[in-house]
Amino acid sequence: MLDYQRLAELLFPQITTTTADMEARFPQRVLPEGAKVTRFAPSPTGFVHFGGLFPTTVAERLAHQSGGVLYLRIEDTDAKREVPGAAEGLIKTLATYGIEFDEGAIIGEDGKICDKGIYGPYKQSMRAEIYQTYAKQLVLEGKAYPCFTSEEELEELHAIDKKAEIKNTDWQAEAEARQAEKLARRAITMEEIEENIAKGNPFVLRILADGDPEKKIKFTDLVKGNMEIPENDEDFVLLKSDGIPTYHFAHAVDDHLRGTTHVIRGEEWLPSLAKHLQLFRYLGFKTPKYMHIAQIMRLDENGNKKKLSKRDMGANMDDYTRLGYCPEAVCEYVMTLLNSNYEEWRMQNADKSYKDFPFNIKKMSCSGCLFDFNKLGDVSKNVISKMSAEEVTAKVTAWALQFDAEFGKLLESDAEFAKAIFAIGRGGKKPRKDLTTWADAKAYMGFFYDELFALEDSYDEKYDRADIKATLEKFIECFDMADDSNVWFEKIKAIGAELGYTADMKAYKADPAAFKGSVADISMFIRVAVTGKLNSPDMYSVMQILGRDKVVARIENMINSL
RNA sequence: GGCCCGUUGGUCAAGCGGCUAAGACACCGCCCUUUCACGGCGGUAACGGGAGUUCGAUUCUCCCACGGGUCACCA
Repeated sequence: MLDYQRLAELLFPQITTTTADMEARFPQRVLPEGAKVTRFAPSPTGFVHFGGLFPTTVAERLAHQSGGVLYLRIEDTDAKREVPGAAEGLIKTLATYGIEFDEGAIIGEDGKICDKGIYGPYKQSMRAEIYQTYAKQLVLEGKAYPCFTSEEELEELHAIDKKAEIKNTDWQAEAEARQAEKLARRAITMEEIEENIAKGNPFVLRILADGDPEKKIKFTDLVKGNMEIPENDEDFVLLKSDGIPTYHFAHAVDDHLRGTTHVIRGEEWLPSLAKHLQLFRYLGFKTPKYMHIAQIMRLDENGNKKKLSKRDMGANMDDYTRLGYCPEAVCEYVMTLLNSNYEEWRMQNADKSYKDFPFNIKKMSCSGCLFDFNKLGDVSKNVISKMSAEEVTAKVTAWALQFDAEFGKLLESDAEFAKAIFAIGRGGKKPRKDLTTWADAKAYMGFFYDELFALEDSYDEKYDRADIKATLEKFIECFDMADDSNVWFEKIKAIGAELGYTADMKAYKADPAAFKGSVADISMFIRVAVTGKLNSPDMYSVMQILGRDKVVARIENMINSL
């Protein structure tokens, strides 16, 4: 039996604070009844990906919908993996997707990370003393002990357990080896510890696990429901040899000290839940509520579902920006996946913000869903169709300036012109839905600009060139910008009638052979000349915006080329 | 391999012991229409398998299969 008092002093001579000091330093929050405190706790090792935005949106909704607090803490406990600037990038990206933090690590005026709120520091690497205070307490209570086996030695012992070879592991042998190791570790004597400390050997602090895996803990997850998990008997690491905690320990201490009410995270954490529950119990903390959110999946080359991981298309939120998806659309899509009744609500509340939606934990799916670009596209089309021409113009321009400078400058050179174009068919009950992303704009309306105008489509060979030519010539003769759309179209019908192309679409459809063609063909002759394409938005509007000179010039060009 | 989670159409999903098993996306057809987009109408398409409980199982129980996750001084 070790002398815990002596051991604690030996291991943590520099720690003079007590857990009571910490409890006093981080007072309990005073919040309205039912207010939820949630957080996003990324490790600064890369960008935000879709799989991360997902639970974060839940955390944001739950906190803000309940009048609670959403905070951000940075889990930079693994110095080896930290990527400079990643934390800043994370925060900025989240902000564009409507995730604003009330508290935690934020970007200050100088562009650097700083703390907001009284529960800081919010970077875990700066809280060593806090964690060590609790660690010391655990040692004092005989619930944790040091282990001097170095990382290298451990790696050697578990050579078979390397990530890459994990599938080929002899699990039986591995389990026995682990058990033996655990017993050996626990048998360390005070003399050995003193000797190691005297030599200055580094150590990790391990929990003295009291669990029996044969016994189950009953547990209720807010989204997964009731489950039973085996107790933890693994003496996992609490503090690494650099004195910084592992995720497990930091999670318990931080979420307790900051009064987190709901821990929302991906379901990949479920297997370590027993460790966390054990730790909360050891530390005498009240356990928060847990919500383990199903992963977003993708299809691999064999048609199997796989967790959407960093390198996958659609993972990096910056991809969406580049592809021209607007954040509103992405949020909208996330909401449809998060709450099964969201779309129904949206149909009845077309003009409201998604933040007005009564988010409901019970409506969350507990199985992982496949990322669907099709659905995202549909949602996006609807979101954009509801925007004003001004808004679309501004957003397309901003996007183009960044990703398609040439196009961006054209749009920017005459915002009114661009706005008029985007106003075609916009507003009203049945708005046009041509744009899925900002990147679609160029193909949709680029022909308005002489710089981008090109004959993308041509006349089918079945049409008599003489008729085309005649149509175009006659049209120029009678074209008058002052005509309203009815008069304008009557003139086109008249041209067709003269050439033997009927304006009676019903009659034409009933018996196409009875006519040379229809006014649809006549319109097409003109459309191709003016837009360079077989398809375009309403041609009368197009001509009104383009102006007489351009319309005539383009038609004349076509006549000359026939 | 152990442990945990999951399994309704191609995708997202309603369903919570009795239904012709919703809806959305995608796909197909028709209508509207000068093209496209929109809109309207309709269509193809699903409860992984096997036991059991029950008068009756998509719904409850068990087993199996399959899929996923996880087994670090990473989070």
